[in-house]
Parts: sequence; C-alpha cells; structure tokens
Amino acid sequence: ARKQKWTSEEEAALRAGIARYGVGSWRLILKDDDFRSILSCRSNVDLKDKWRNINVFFTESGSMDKGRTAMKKNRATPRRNDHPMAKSTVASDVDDEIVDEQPIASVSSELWNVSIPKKSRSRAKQYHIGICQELE
Amino acid sequence: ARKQKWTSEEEAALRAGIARYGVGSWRLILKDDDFRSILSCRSNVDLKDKWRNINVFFTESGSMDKGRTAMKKNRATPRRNDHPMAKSTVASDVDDEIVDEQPIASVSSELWNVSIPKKSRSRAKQYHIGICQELE
DNA sequence: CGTTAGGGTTAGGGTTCT
DNA sequence: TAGAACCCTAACCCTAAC
Repeated sequence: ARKQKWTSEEEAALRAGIARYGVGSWRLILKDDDFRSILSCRSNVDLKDKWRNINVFFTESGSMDKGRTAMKKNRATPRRNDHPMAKSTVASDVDDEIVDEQPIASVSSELWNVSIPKKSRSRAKQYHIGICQELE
Repeated sequence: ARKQKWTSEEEAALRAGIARYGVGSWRLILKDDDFRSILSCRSNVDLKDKWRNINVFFTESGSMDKGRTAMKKNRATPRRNDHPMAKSTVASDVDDEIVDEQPIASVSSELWNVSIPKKSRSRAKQYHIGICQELE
C-alpha cells in the first residue's frame, strides 16, 4: 500500500516536535535527532498534512451545504488557532486565546525545551518595505 | 491572512512596473507612484517571487508518473482570480488585464509572455528530506 | 548597509485511497 | 460517504552575492 498510515510513535514524535519547535517548523522537527529516526519516512509536508488531519475540528458544524454534486470547497470559517488536544507532554498549560497558533512554549521537560524560533517576524526586514497600509 | 494571494490588479501592476523598469528592479517598481498603492502590501522580494511564479512554465520532465495512479491534474486552467478584495476602483493606473502599452522605453511585447528562466526551478520534491532512509 | 537572485520551506487547496 | 494520506504549487523565508 502506498498510503502509509501514521503510527502512534510517529504521531507522538510529531506532537513532541511541535511542542519543541512550534507549529509550522516541520523541517526543524525532522532535523532533530530525537525525531529524525522515528519520522525518517516522513517529509516535512507529511508532517504538516498530518497535523492538519489531527486538527480537524469544526469547519463545518452540522449542515453546511452537503451538495452532492460538486466537490467544491466550501468557504467555511477557517479557524486557525487552538489545539484541541496536544497536551500529552505539556506540563503547564497556556491560555489559548487567539494567539495565532503558537505552540506550547513552556515545556517542563528539559528535553523539549528550546527557544521557540518562530514568532520573531517583527525583525525589521531591511529589504521589506511594504507595510500594507490599506489592507484591511 | 497568512498567505496573501495576488490579485489581478497587483499582478497587472507588477507587469506594468516591469515594462517600465525592467525585470529585477523591484524596488524601483515599488517606489513608483503608479504602483505603490496597489502594491503597498508587497515587498520587493514578493515582487521577485511573484514574477518567478508567473514564469514557471517548462521544466517539464515528462516523468510525472511517480509509480501508480494516473493523476489528471487540470493544468493551465485559466482561473479567474476574482478575489473578494480589490476590484473596482483601483485599476485606474494600469490595465486590468495584460498591459498592452509601453509608456516608456522600448520594451517589446515579448516581455508579457516570457522571461527566460535561467534555471528551471526543479519541480522535484525540494521539500522531501529523505526517502525513508534506514539511518542507523 | 540595501537589494537582488536563487535555493529552500510552508500553507492551503486538491486528489486519491481506504 | 467521510476522512486520512498524499500531491501540487503559489506564497513566503533565508541568505550569499552583488
């Protein structure tokens, strides 16, 4: 079979990797020695896709359209925050509000303690000029 | 929105800017009064990237087999980029579709079609790190 | 120090398979 | 049918070189 189902070890590694590096740092997770071997069969895109599948929630809530002919994507409200579960290894819980999808930052385990590299986008990109003044 | 899709107005402005200043003068395009407002959300790097994406055509390797599954893939679908935002009153400076006039310079119309991509951007899986290697 | 060119990565829509 | 796994690629990031 070409569809390789995710094992629980792989999923655990993915969650741990996200705890360490944050959501979206798929490549970093793959490079980590603690996860590389477990996830050796997975690409960064696979990680992203799996995380998306894990976090399939709401998005439709009941009766959306149910059109039986078209496979059009509905313009459902795209939630992009929160993490339903993902508390497997987290000690302290952080307030999830709408803080984007930033990860569990405070992991107790020393093993999973790394400065979250993301969220530093505010660094003045010298080559970036557009401030997007009139965007809504 | 995290990934901000280019509107047709933005793309038209980019094309017009290239017609005026040439390929590679991204910063100049952004400074031009005719494009500055339309492209206010874009950086010079964004312009460069968009131009690269526009000019992605060959690079075809014919090996779209991948093993099994005969994908169909609707290529070259002339999609109408009618995005909710941007529309109407913005296109006073540039043409809405393919710009067909060259205000200055003697830029030939060939600019509108191709731009000689020096290096074919490999459509290979740049994102795949290792094909399930039994490391160790 | 600002910009550009080009390789690399991510986000999100689509498609296929179960 | 729905959902999981996988594909495609525009959009975005990193950074060496200019």
